[in-house]
Amino acid sequence: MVAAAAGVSASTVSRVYSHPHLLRADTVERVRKVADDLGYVPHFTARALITGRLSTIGVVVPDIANPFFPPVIRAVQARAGEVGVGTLLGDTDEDPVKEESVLLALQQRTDGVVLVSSRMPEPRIQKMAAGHPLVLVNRDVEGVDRVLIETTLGMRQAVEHLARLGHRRIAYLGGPESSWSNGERAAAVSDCAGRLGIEVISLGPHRPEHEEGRRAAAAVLTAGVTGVLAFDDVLAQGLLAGLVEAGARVPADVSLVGCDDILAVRTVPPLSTVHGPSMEAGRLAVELLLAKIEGQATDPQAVRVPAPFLDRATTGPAPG
Amino acid sequence: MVAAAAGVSASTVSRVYSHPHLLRADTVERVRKVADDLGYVPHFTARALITGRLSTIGVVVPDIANPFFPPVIRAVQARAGEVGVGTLLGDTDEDPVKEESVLLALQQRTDGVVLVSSRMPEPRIQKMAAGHPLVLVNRDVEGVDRVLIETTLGMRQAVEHLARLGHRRIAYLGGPESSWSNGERAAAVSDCAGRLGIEVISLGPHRPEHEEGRRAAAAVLTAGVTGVLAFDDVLAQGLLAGLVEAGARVPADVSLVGCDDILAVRTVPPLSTVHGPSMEAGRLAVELLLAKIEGQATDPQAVRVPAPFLDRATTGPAPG
DNA sequence: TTGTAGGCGTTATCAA
DNA sequence: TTGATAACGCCTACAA
Repeated sequence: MVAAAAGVSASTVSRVYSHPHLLRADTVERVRKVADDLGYVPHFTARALITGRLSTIGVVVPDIANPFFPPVIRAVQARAGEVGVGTLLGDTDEDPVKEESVLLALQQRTDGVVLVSSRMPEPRIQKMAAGHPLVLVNRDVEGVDRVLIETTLGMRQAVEHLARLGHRRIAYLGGPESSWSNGERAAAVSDCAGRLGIEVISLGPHRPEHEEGRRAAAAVLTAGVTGVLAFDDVLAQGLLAGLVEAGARVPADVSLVGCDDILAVRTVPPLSTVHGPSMEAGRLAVELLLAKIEGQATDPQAVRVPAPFLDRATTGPAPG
Repeated sequence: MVAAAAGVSASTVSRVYSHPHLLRADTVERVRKVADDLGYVPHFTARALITGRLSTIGVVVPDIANPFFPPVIRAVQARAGEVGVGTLLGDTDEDPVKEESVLLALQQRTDGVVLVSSRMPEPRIQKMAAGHPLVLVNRDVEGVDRVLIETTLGMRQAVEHLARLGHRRIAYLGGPESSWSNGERAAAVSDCAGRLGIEVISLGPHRPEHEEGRRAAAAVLTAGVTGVLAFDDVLAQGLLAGLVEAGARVPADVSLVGCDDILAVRTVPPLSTVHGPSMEAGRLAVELLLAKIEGQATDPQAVRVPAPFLDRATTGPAPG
């Protein structure tokens, strides 16, 4: 044991690692040296047992493979890492039932969790939030801390942009029904178009996957619209491929807008989209969560970050 | 306390959750019911302290946002979850120094870690493996358990395919220098081309990012090659975009092969590539790791999984 | 089949 | 500034 080798008590060794300022500098140094020589590091679990702090948070997402999530996971992990907090990962496979069990499992081994794009019904979320610190991202539940990327802003701007370009009949290519973001975006498109006297066809729902978007090309073409707003970039990219295959030109024949800006300029032509600060959202969520864990009990709040429209190359004047 | 409420001792409650078969069935049932009513769940940390098992593993990758990694992370997390093991995530930002500190931090809070595409020098890896169960993915270090995706197989097949199509001068668009996979792939291309009497131009190194690939188009065109094998799909997709921008047709003017098959058919035209079972690799790594944690001390082994060439639409006859 | 006692490695409290 | 002691909540002998 280190204490014996350094000729001090166990409490002193403990203090070297938790409150070194309470000790004489030379004592700290001496114990540190002995400990290093012996390869000693404080036992993580024993410390957690007595302090009641795991120094670990969870982050759960519907699907790690969906390119929207890795940047927010990365931001969460980076911010948590800065303060010595580990990040446990949960993937729910887009399944609300699995989501609940994943959440339950994580609650036991974390001090709190960041729940991104939850697919669970609202009452369940409230229940989970009651027992354990919880911060939502992209899900708006009263009484629960949350960070919301306001893509409705960008969606409205996109509709206005299409209106200026002369489009009179457009489509919204819907995402998952249980997605809060999808509801927000659909409503924004519908409201804004209504005010501008533009007709909106609603397509979907669709899982946010490339193939789904590709297959939706037929429905888009038969709907006779000149512009499409997709739930996200993945669907938009798929639709783009499907459209090109079907012989339609983008944006000459149909204009296309994605959402989330996860493809950057990887598309040909570069995709017009709505850009949300997803990494900042992840960071903010951790901030809220850490404050909550520290017991700084403020009223649950909604932090909103704006996501503006980004015009690249898939929108153009309405044909004809 | 549950024990009191159920009229049994604490050890009996403990046994209900760890060795229920040692108890009478009705005792188990009765205690369980009381526990559930009280919302009791065994304290994770206290259990970990005495058993010495965290029931948590780590998975560390160079960059979560690189689309190659999410599927393997997902597979790791899924397999671990099946046996009640949590997954801590580490992102090293492609930095060997950060990688080491991340690894050190994870060792304290996990029973073992899966290290994917390590960028650390070999001796460091061996040292880390000595102190704590470690399984490598896509890094071949003697004396350390590892799962290797054999893209060399597919790379050779790709070169042979190009040879059959009449290509006599090709390029290899290199990835990160510290990447084992990059070394393997470069060597495979060079060897195979040498045997077939094909000339190989070596380009790079490049970070595996879209923009890098795009910018490499100029070098590819001035090199006067008719075929390119890229380190990975990300670089290949970028190069494809750059080539198209520069007015070159793929595959009419230049044939293109990616690696890893992370883009599936999301590219126009669909990218010919080398398909490796990355999810299976993740699963296998967990299998090895769990066995090691259980103390089933076998000799460190290398598990190799083959990655064959997948011909899609970006390869064609050499021009002229 | 169940209970009793001891201890896992740390930190908080109190005393010196 | 440092040490002694008692927990933290559980699991594992050993005893009954």
